[in-house]
Amino acid sequence: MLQITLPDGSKRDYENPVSIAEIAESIGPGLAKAALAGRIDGALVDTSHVVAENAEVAIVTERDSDGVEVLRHSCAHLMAQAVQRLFPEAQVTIGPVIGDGFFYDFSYERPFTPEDLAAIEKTMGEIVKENLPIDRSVMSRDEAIAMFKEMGEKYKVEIIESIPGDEDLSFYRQGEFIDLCRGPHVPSTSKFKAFKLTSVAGAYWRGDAENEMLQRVHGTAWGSKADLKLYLQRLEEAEKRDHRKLGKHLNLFHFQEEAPGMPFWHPKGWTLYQIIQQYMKGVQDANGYKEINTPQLVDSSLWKKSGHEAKFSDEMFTVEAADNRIYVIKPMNCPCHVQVFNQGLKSYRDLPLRLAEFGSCHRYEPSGSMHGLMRVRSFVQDDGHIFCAEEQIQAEVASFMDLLFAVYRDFGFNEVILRLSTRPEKRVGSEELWDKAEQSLKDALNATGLHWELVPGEGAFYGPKIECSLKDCMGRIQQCGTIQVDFFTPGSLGAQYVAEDSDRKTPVMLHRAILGSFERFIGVLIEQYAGAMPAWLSPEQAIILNITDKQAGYCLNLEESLKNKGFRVSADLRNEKIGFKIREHTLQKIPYLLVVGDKEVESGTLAVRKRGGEDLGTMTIDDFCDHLSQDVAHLGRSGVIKEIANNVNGVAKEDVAI
RNA sequence: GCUCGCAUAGCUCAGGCGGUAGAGCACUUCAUUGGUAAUGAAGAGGUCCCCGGUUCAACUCCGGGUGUGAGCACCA
Repeated sequence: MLQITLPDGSKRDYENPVSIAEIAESIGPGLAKAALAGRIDGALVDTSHVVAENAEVAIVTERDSDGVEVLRHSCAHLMAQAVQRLFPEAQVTIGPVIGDGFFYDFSYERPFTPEDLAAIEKTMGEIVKENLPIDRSVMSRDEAIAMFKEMGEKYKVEIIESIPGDEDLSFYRQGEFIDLCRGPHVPSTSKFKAFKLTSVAGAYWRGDAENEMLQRVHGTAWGSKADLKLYLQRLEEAEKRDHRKLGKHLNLFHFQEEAPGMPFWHPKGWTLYQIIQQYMKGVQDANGYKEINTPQLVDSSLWKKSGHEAKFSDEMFTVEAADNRIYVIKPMNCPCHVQVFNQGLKSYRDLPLRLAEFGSCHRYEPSGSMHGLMRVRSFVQDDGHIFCAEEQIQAEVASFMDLLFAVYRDFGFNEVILRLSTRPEKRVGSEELWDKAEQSLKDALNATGLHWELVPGEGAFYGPKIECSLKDCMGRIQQCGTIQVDFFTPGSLGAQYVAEDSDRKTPVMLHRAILGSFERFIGVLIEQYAGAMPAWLSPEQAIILNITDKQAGYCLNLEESLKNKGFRVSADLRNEKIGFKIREHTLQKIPYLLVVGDKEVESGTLAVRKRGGEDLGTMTIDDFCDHLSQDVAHLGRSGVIKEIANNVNGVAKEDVAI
């Protein structure tokens, strides 16, 4: 006799041990059919799993996010089976669930083509129709290795050999296909209702560029066709936010072949850039930073000393001048900041010394890594270096984190991904220093009270770092802010200060940036707002539209007085219908459209329409200035001003709160 | 850097078993002076990414490059 407690609290008694599938059947045939997996006391299991003791049991279906995840994992197996039917020589490797889908990496004599993808998808459909049961079994390591060796699956053999311990391994078989897997999996291949293979790309075996390149096939799977359709629509919507598209459409910047990875900023884009830079200047001034500026070209000897040349010579641009010296176009500002620190004898009383620079840097990034504004070869960071004593690290890192969150909130980012990257294989400095540095960053992260993730081995060669990342429109993680502890560079470049006991000591340097590169940050910002910048950032805050030529003079006066108040305003006096102008400037995502006809001229007012379509009615110039000033003053802090999400003819629906 | 895909008008994209090309929008001109998401008409606009090869003939086929997209690797 055992008692099963269901999620609704109801209890059911069974005479003998029962499987999840049997429990589902006993509840109802519909549920039995829908069952993809089960959950026993929180742990996911197959529907074939037998419950022998009293437990809390849930039947997992496609309506459950865990159910969809199981479905995706099983769909990866389904795809692998189809691949091996079509290409018996193909070897299987790994096939995990990711985000909204899954992938599977195959080794094959040639890359898969888009036509292959279609064929694989078709074969998957056939296997679904075959309704093959998916059965779990257990094998010892040795048995498993022998089996995969016989099958010629050398990657699977390698995977099993790298699993520590000698416990038994679980396997899942469906028809002729068997795969090593922890599971759980859906009970049969008939369970797949909506899947689609999305792309094929190369991926290195075990993520190492020294290894063979495998064929990675990406796919997505959903509980229903409707969900799949919604997902594909969501993808399309996300693509509309792509900063590369919007950058072109809103005339913010462009790239061209002659300068790969180096943006050409247009007037509107540069206005946005400058607003952000001026904002950061203010933030830094108010927080104890001294702004400096250092040379673009510095003799390669400095980069040798700093250790950068040894590691990054392939990624540095250089210039050979008429004096036969090799100058490096600076890839970063830190060695130059140490030079500024080194001028004049520093005392412990000078610490912490916070130097900041909007320094233009160039790096020869690998061609395949470039991505719009997110990864460029020329960029400017809101870069800063804090020279401090060891005992000041903790406080400096903590106040930096506070500052960073305040800035992100101003830009409307309420979700930040925090990661701590610790010592990499190739590194400088003693273990003791690394211990200390990593601990101080951990302490600072814990002090934020927020969730953070440890990324072992991903630190810089000179020290560990905290990375603060945001997501782009496709959900890719973009690293923006960072703070890095560096016990090495100051010493290697001869930085010293006089301590209280009049001994010479080497300061610690904290590399830090809040936005990171302006380029990347603006890229993320554009995607965050889908191009509809809040008023404080919008390159054009308002545009004045006349109904007919008669109001032209009034409009020009209006434009001048708004400009005199510091607003970014222009007038569109073209001989076009008002509807045409409204449409055009709405598509350009200008926050306020100011319409002037005879009525407004007569009463000395203007009619205000917001970008989302909301009509604020007629108001005086002063009232409008007050309104716009208030809007600007709120920056991008969300929840302060809410724009009514009017959806006029379906065009402006991507507008977000301003 | 690696794998695969893509490159046609300012933009978004069609197109052709190899015979030098089209649409919509934008642009120019003319008419129109209209109250909240496209007024009408006419016109102009292309080395079909670059360099080679095959061919009577290449934008199209082949090779190499460059740029770009997805993914991998890298990211001071």
